[in-house]
Amino acid sequence: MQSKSPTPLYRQVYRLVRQVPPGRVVTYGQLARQLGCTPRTVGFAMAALPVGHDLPWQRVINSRGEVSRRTSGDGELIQRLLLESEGVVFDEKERVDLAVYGWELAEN
DNA sequence: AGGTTGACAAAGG
DNA sequence: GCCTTTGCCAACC
Repeated sequence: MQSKSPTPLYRQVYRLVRQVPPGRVVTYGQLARQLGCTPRTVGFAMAALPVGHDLPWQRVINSRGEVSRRTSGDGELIQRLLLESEGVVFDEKERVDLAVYGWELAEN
């Protein structure tokens, strides 16, 4: 039990993302709701991802079922390739069907 | 201690 | 169904 060192919020976000199996995706809103904070905070946690992480950040998308666009870099293109590599199919609008690939987070 | 930034979501037109 | 505006909270300087 973390006596007085509260686990940073983004640390909990990473744990939730790690529980997402390949071929499935989750939205920022879902993570935010599980963490009890706003989606903004979740997005911020992803933006603070350190280099050399083994976290499947590509499985985290927005509520529209589309990959988010970062302020810099071509990560959006890489993310789509990674998801397709896991079996996720994108439509002509570059969007994913959350009703099919949407993964439900565990309570814990 | 305060201000700025940031990978969003929901509602309205 | 698409586009625009508002609100949101936490980390970093």
